[in-house]
Amino acid sequence: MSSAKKVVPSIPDTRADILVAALAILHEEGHSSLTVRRVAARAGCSTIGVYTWFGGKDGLVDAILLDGFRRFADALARARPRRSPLGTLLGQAVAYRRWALENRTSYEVMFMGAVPGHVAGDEIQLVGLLAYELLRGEVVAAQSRNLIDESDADTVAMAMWGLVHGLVSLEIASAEPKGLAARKSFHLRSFEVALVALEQGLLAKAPKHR
Amino acid sequence: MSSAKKVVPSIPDTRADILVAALAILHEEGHSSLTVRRVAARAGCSTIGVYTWFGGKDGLVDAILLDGFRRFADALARARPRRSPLGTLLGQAVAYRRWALENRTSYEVMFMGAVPGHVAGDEIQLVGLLAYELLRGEVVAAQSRNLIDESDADTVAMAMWGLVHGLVSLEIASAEPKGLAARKSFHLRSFEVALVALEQGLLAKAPKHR
DNA sequence: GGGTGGCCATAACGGCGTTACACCCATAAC
DNA sequence: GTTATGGGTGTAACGCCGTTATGGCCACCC
Repeated sequence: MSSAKKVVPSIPDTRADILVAALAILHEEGHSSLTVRRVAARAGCSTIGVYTWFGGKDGLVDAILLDGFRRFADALARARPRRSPLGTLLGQAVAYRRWALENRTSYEVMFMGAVPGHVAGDEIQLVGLLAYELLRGEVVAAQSRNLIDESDADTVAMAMWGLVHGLVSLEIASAEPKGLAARKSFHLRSFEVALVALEQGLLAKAPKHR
Repeated sequence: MSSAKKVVPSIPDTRADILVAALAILHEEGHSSLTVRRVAARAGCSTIGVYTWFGGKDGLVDAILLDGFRRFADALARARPRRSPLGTLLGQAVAYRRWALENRTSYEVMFMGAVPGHVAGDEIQLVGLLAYELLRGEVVAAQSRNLIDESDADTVAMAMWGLVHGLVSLEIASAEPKGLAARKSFHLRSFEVALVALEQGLLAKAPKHR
């Protein structure tokens, strides 16, 4: 702070400082340490800064969520397409799990209600829908090739989303008590078996050309 | 207090009063209102009573969880057996969803981390395992009749548990903003489609006698 | 020079979980 | 009957939390 010359004043952007501090605290110390006072102290300002730039803790968490959903959607989008939409769907599911395990704190805040009383704003829900649309798009593609009997894309997408979300949530929730590596391979195998089984069960009974 | 005659003193059981008050507050006002002060006020004692009888808020929440898991396991156990283990598994899944929707606040506390910093004690996790064992038992029964290829019961059980938990969690989480009846039937249909598909996909490829 | 308004630190308010302290009072011991 | 003991409890406080009223600083513009 003291030695900040005028060479690229780097704009003492309080807003950015606060956001960076919040993400660091969340990542290093977990959700229970994410308090306005601690964030402000780490950002080098008073608590009032959080209110000036984010309107309060809710706004700050919204900003964190926005960041999380964007990175999450990016990770899903990077799951490169396979030959069949069904293969792509599997790839998306694997990418989903990998991102969740590598960004556990973010995932807990985004999908497991880790920040107590928070309800996400409308903008957040829109960005969250982006990831769902990626999934839904592949489902529609599979349907248009007559790979799936069920005609409602949302029903199929919800089935897959629910399975992936449920398994990942259980894995993250149960990982805390005992971080055994044995559990990890068990969860990975369950994940794969369940996904393949669900896709098998959704397959068209009379495939046109398989 | 003043007019309490000696006719059935009804044992001014502070512990029971507190537990009843906590369950009532949780049910009527939600998790955010579950504070030691409010519970104590409703129970007609001071905050110290919660510490005398439950050791603190964590102990109180543990007692609430114990009650919830017992009722939950009862509900699953009452899903009467069908002819096939696969049918019983479907019945259990439906019972799971029904109980979760009818006991939303309890479910959120038990499986969705609705009470902020709480980590359940060992006893609680044991009771929670009861419900899992009911599911696992039917999976083993299905395996012993060669209805399922996968040989690891826990893998299959985890797949089904994850699917049910994930879909129910999404349904409960998304029910708050818009309580449309249309959403309800959509979630019910997704639930059924997904479960049947998963079971189909798990079915033995070469059934001995089906 | 005299507004004007954005940004911020201080200090406070009410509420939270928790606890030190003192008190009541039923029982036990003599 | 007197005294000691100890469990249950009310009061008031501590240190957190999110939030905000107050007022000062300072760059800008007339």
